[in-house]
Amino acid sequence: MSNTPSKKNNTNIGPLNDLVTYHLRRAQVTSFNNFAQAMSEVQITPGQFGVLSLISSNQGLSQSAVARALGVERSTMVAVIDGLEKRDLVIRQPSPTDRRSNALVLSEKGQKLIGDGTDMAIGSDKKTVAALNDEEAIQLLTLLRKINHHSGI
Amino acid sequence: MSNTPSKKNNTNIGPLNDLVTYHLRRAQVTSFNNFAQAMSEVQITPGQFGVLSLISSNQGLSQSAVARALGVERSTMVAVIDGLEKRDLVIRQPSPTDRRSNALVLSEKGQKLIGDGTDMAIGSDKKTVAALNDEEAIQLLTLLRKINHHSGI
DNA sequence: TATTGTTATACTCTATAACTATA
DNA sequence: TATAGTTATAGAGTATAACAATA
Repeated sequence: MSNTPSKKNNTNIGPLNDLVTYHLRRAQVTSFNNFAQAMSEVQITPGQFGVLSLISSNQGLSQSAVARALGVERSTMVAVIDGLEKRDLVIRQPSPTDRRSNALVLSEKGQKLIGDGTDMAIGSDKKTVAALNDEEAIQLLTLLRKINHHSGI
Repeated sequence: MSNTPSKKNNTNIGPLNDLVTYHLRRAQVTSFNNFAQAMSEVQITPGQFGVLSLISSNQGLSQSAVARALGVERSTMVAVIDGLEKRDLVIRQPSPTDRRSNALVLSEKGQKLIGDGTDMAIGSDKKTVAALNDEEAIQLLTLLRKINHHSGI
């Protein structure tokens, strides 16, 4: 489940070093690995965590609404919810208002997991930004939020 | 090749909004899409661009060295270099010092592409950080560099 | 007509493990 | 023994296109 190839490198990376895209991708891989490690007990990926967290904050949400909020296709959500339902973390309830749609809720197990999991995620975040002081970490979050908000997120 | 599912969303994302991991991932997807769009003429992915750029700055680099510098497995590099070689962007030359190893160099076509491509990449970067002013964009880059440097990058 | 959930399918990126030829 | 390149294989994660049921 871990993910970081070995060995140091001392190669001159040239213009890459000035690209946000490049550093964003590297940092994201790091944060993903930290997350996977922090969640190794509960075996939850960042994507699954996002879904659980979202449902937790919005009980009864539809699959399509989750997909839209996370920026993925609704077809993609099917397998994700399947997996979470199979592990008894999420329940597909019939929507009371729309017979096409599922109202997603967390099971008790799901609620417990997201309770503990949120702390683990915060811990993993701290590890990711370990090179930054508190002010810088907040700055980073603020800047990323601006970028994301600007692109409709 | 584009990648962003449709529709606005106005769902409360709860604790996710305080996670660097979450915003890092979303921002990275945005930057990836901007990159793909900027490079649509030349059909170069961020990963391929990284390889070309790295070879450009370090002519004669081995595949393993590129893999290490970019944080991927050397087995992963094989197909990437295959693709770039098939498009006549990169040439595998026999290393003069180590008969196991390939010395990677850019073809003329590859040099031309990375010349233009670097500007396109910078343009795509500008789009990614369009929500930030110049000072903030530099801050972001600095913070991301700190994170990456801390994890050995 | 448009939307929800679903299935089938495919593509990209990446890893692990084992092999060979060197070093 | 260790490293470079390679192959085979597999697993995430995600997209597109089409379909039935419902709005």
